[in-house]
Amino acid sequence: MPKTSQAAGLHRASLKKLHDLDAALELMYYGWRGMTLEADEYLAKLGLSRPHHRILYVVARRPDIAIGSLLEILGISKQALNRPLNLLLERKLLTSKRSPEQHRSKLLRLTDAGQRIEKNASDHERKVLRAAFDRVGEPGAAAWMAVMETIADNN
Amino acid sequence: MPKTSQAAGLHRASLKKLHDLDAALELMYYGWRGMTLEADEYLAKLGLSRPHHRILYVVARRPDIAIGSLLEILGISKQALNRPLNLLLERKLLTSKRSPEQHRSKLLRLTDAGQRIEKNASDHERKVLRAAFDRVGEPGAAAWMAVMETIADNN
DNA sequence: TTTCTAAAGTCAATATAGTTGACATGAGAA
DNA sequence: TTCTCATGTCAACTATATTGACTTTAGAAA
Repeated sequence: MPKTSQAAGLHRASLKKLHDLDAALELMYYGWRGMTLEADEYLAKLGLSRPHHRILYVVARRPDIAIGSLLEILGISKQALNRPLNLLLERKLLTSKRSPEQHRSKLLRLTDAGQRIEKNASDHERKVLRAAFDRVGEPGAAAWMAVMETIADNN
Repeated sequence: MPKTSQAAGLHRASLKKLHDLDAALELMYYGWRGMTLEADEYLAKLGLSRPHHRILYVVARRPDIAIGSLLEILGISKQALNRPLNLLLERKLLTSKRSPEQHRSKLLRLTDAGQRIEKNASDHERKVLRAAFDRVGEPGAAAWMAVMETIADNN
């Protein structure tokens, strides 16, 4: 667990701006950290981290997802998925069972405990977003979304 | 170098939204990737990566910075800084010399080649931001900044 | 001159999050 | 029975970080 978040945060405005968009560029970096900071601390207390949260997040929104589809969505190799996924199964935050008709695939679901943890972690992140959106009102929030969509689709 | 960026990008909208702010939450994730994708590809061609870029970015905006201050701003340990910093010195993208009066510290500066690479990499990121801001106009851009500042300062 | 201290550098061990390649297993389909 | 798909696992590797324990460099103080 890096201790960098706080130290780095202290220096958010300490660099000379060489270009027009340098401030925006830095905000993208510190924005990600700001949004995930509390969620990561919460997860760390449970012995979990970002990869576990990503798995829980996706499975929460795609109950009965097969492992292959999960891999596609996460964009990682099955070997990389292996450890965090098995931890979640061992801890009974996820269940896996063969599909009734498609016996080849295994379907993943959150247990109640898994749902609770997914919600708590995501709530930390949504809380930060909520506070920021409230400060700029509905039109500002819509503008933020529009900007982020354009940026996100750059690939 | 992970191959995940493209695959993950394809699935940006594929999850059911359980909460109001889920879309925003996902946009933060994919926004970071969208902004850094081309810059990372450019850096990879040169055998460099994000840590190198961060060093170049900071030194460009703080010429004659001491190594200790650089560590503080980056928020990493000196052992973690060691490898990428030495690579940049070996490649002559950075110079390091003892300060005239403060002989204890070493002052870092970009060479012309270092400046060029820093600018190219950051230009890729700024280009993505520019395009997105242009689509929403000045007020939208200001709203985006306001939202990100609130989020970034959450620590 | 010796000693103290600050800044930087280095060595080793460890963690985390990923990669590729090769191979094994489980279970339906031909 | 064999083929194939989905999954699981083993091993080796890479990149980016950590902590701890030193050493080196060079000015400051005794």
